Amino acid sequence: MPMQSCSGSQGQCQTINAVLSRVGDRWSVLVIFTLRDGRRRFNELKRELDISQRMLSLTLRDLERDGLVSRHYHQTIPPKVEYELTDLGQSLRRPVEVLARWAVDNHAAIDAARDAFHSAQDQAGAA
Amino acid sequence: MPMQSCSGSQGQCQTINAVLSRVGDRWSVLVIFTLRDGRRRFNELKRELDISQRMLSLTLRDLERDGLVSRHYHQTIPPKVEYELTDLGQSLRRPVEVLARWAVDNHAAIDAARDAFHSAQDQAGAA
DNA sequence: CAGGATCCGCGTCGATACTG
DNA sequence: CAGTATCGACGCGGATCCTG
Repeated sequence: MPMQSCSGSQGQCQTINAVLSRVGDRWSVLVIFTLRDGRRRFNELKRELDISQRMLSLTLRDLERDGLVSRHYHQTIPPKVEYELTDLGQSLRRPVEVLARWAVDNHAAIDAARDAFHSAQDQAGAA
Repeated sequence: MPMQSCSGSQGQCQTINAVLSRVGDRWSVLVIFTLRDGRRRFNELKRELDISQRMLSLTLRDLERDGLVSRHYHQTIPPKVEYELTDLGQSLRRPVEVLARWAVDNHAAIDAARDAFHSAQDQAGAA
C-alpha cells in the first residue's frame, strides 16, 4: 500500500496533487476566471479564450462533473447553453484571483530573470 | 497582429496563461510547496515528491531559470546541491498556499460532486 | 550524490467532419 | 449554435544508462 508519495507524514502533497489534476490545468483555470463575472455561452467562451471547441467541451464537462460549473440548457433554435460557476466554483474564485494577481504582478520579474539567465548562459558559452 | 486571445480589452488572460505556462504545471507547484520550509537537496526532493530524476531536474532548471529557486552547489565528494526559494519564489508561497488550502478544504466536495454525477449518469443509462 | 543523454509509450491537444 | 467522433502530431514524463 504505497501511501508515501510526498511529505510523508503530512501528506498534503497528495491532496494538492489530486486537486491539481482536476482543476490545475490551464484551461480550467482560465474558464473559471472568465466565468467570474457571470454566465457565458459556449461559443462566447470559445471566442474569448481562443480555445479549441474540443478542449472547451472537455474542460466544461469535467468542470461540471466536479461540481464547479453548472450547465443551463435552453432547448431552442438555435440551441443556447450557458455555463455558470456553482457555489463550489465561486469558492475557487479567490484562489484563482490570488494566483492571477501574482501572475500580473510578477510576470515581468520572471521574464527579467529569464533574460538574465540566458545572458549568463550565453556569456558562459562565449568564454 | 493577433492580440485578441482572451477577454479582449482586458487581456489579463494572456498574462495568466503565460505565467501558468511557466509555473502552472504540477511539479513546479509541488516543488515550490515542498521548498516552503527551507532548502532541500536534490535527492531529498526526489524522494519526498516521488518524482523521476528527469522531471525534477528539468523542473528545477526551469524554476531556477525563471528566478524562483536558487541553486547552491557544494563541490564536495559526494556532491551536494541544495535548492531554495528566492524572494520571487517566496512571493509565490502565498498563492500556492491559498490554492493548497482550497484543495484541502474542497477536495471532498469535488469527490462528492463527481460521485453524484456518475450516479446520475448511471441512472440515465439504466433508464 | 547530482544530473545529462537517449529511447519510447501514452496522453493531450488541435483540425476536421458530422449530428441535432 | 452546441456539441460528439475520429485521427494524427506533438510533447510530457518515466525508465535506463552513463558521467563527474
